Amino acid sequence: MGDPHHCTEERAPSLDRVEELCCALELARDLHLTGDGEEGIHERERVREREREMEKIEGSSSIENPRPWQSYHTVYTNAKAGMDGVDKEKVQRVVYEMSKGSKYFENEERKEAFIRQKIEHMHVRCAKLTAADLSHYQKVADKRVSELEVRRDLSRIWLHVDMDAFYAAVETLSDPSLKGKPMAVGGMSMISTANYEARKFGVRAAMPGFIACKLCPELIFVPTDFKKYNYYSDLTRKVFCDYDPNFMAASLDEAYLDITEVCRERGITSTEIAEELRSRVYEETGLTCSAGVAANRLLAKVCSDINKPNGQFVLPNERMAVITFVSSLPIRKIGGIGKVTEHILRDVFGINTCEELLQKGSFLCALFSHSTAEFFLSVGSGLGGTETPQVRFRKSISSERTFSATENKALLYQKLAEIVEMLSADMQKEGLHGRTLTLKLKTASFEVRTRAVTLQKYICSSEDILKHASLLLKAELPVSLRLIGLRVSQFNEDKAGAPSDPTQRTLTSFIMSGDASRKNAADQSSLGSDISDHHFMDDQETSCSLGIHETIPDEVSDPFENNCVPNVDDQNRTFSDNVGEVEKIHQPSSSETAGKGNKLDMVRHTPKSHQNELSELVETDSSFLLQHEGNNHDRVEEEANILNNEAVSSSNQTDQFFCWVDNYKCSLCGTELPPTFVEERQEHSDFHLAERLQEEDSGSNSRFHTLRQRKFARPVYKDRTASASHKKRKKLKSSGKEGTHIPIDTFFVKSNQNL
DNA sequence: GGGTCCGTGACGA
DNA sequence: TTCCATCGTCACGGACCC
Ligand SMILES: Cc1cn([C@H]2C[C@H](O)[C@@H](COP(=O)(O)OP(=O)(O)OP(=O)(O)O)O2)c(=O)[nH]c1=O
Ligand SMILES: [Mg+2]
Repeated sequence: MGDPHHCTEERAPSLDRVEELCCALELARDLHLTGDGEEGIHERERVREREREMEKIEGSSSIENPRPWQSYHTVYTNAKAGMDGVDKEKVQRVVYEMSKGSKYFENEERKEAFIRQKIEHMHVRCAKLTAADLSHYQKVADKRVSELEVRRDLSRIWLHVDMDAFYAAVETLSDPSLKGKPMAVGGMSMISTANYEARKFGVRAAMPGFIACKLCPELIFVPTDFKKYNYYSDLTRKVFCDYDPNFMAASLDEAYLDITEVCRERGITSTEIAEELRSRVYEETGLTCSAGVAANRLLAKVCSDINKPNGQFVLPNERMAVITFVSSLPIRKIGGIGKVTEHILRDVFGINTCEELLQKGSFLCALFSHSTAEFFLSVGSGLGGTETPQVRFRKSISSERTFSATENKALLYQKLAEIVEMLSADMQKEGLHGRTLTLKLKTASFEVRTRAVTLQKYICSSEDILKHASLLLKAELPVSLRLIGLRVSQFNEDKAGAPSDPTQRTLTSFIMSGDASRKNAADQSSLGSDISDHHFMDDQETSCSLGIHETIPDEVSDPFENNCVPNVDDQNRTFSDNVGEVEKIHQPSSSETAGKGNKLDMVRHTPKSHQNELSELVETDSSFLLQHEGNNHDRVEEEANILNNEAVSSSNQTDQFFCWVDNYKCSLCGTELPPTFVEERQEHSDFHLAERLQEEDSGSNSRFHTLRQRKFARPVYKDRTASASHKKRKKLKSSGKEGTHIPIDTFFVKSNQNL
């Protein structure tokens, strides 16, 4: 890929209000909304009621809920082309039944709970708005909308093309016998897409294969073959070039074309262009596609989905047509508004359609950041990117693999080495060199973590990558993983560093795509909502440490002793001498036994920077550290000490020196944790206890902060800080404060520029 | 106050 | 029996540095 045409396009998924949150209440509400708007307060009450309902359900595990599957939110309930006649209730039930109880499911529940908490916070925020506030924000919203209006550009004609069931269609071309039979591309663990026959059963992209099997026993699975998809993708792009040499490729099967010029030059309508283009694509490839035409990319994308299988839809470049079109459009159809954003907008503001985005403009301006609110308002106004996009190149390259969860270090290092090989090979192909390496891990419980290091020099060889990747992994080690991934970014092209790259890539990409020119755009796209903030989390960390306790002795010695890990240090790291060959050694040796040689000392303290690796473990290994303090030279001693304290304290009891105000808020720091978060609360209280002991102890120095940071973050939803770059970033904004009030505006990030 | 780096989450194909 | 992928982008907040 370095496709010059490539871009971040505008997304417009599909939707449907089906994915209801919960039961009857939701249905009733929908019916209402369909009719009209509904008022804020009532709406909120209603939502609250539902929330309570849900908590009850969760708490008592479906006994009281006759339809537990309805509260399991998946992405499969979204309306998608070819899924009209599907019995969604049944699909949802099957998905739920197949998922229930799994690690994956549990993780989803944690995420859901977190989102619900966020929603609750927003409700509170909303409720606190005074009439004066609302009046003020209404003015703000009105002003912004009118400013957006001024910038409306109806002079361009954009066409979005999207191949139908792309991978599946390509596979059918290679094996015609598949025609007419339900088929999916992918495997038992995950399906990339399914043909329309399979969709009738509810089988669709991003659905695990084993669930698809349940829905459609006769489903045929075909493995993915990117070579084929790339080949056909190139064929379609050649056609696109004839209509817009600067078209933007959004993915292998999607592209945006500015057909303003073609229409004018040839004196024909966009409808005719779309028809011609589609039949030409069919002639050249034997594949069908759908097209959408509108005044901007955002709407064009929505339009291409309307008559999806092998059809097209043209939205006139007239303001009223646009306004009308958008008014009844479900927000989920807009690219950038996904499951979570839809959930939030609906539950907090009662927003289901784009029109309502404008109606609730004052609330949106009051609660979201400027850019996010701007995005929502522009969507409500039917605006989107129209400018000619600039060329963009890839910013990162990565490789990741899932395997059956294991905590066997030798195995993990082996997996890592495999990933390294794949990644460096890919980089080689494109002549890429990067200086930031990010390790991605997914624990057995589906928690995702990333650990990055930025080097001073650009790397690309498998040796260099493995060297640094191993260090990153080593620091995380005692952990059971189901996935390891590596990403390299911060390429050195543009300049200086290594001349070869940039050029090469560019050329390559140009060649590949068949044409050259500018392209892309930064369009709209996303709103990455962000719900970050703090949160509660599962913490498997905690449990981990505890559980591991016993095991630890053995385990531990291993990692450090074994030198499986190349100790290298990145520039800063002390020396590495030994390392170089590490990788080689690595594979074989890694076997747990290997050990020997070891070198704990090698890694010793690093001067400064990256101690990365180390710090993190602290929490997890506390017990370990306690017992083996002597050994770990690796880690920063201070941390070890801290841990000691920490460990001790937590083990002690948790005397109640604080309480949960309203059975919800921590009396000490204000963090809000619903009573249902038993473990999180335990963690939280342990944290305060440790904090207190430490204070008594003596100094709250930086170390203390460290403790606070990680301990705190942990309990909450994902530990972000935890690792906070291990460097000594100490300061941390105590999470205490964070917990106190969530900056809702940060909830969403904004997006794009399509405004 | 600006630039960087890191970690996380949302979103999409 | 099996039991939820892979690759990529963007946006932030926090930490750190100057
Ligand atoms: C949605 C999705 C798509 N893909 C791949 C497979 C798809 O064929 C390809 C294009 O995605 P889509 O255009 O979303 O889907 P599709 O082309 O298969 O079906 P249709 O457009 O008719 O609704 O991207 C994934 O690998 N994972 C995913 O989660
Ligand atoms: Mg498609």
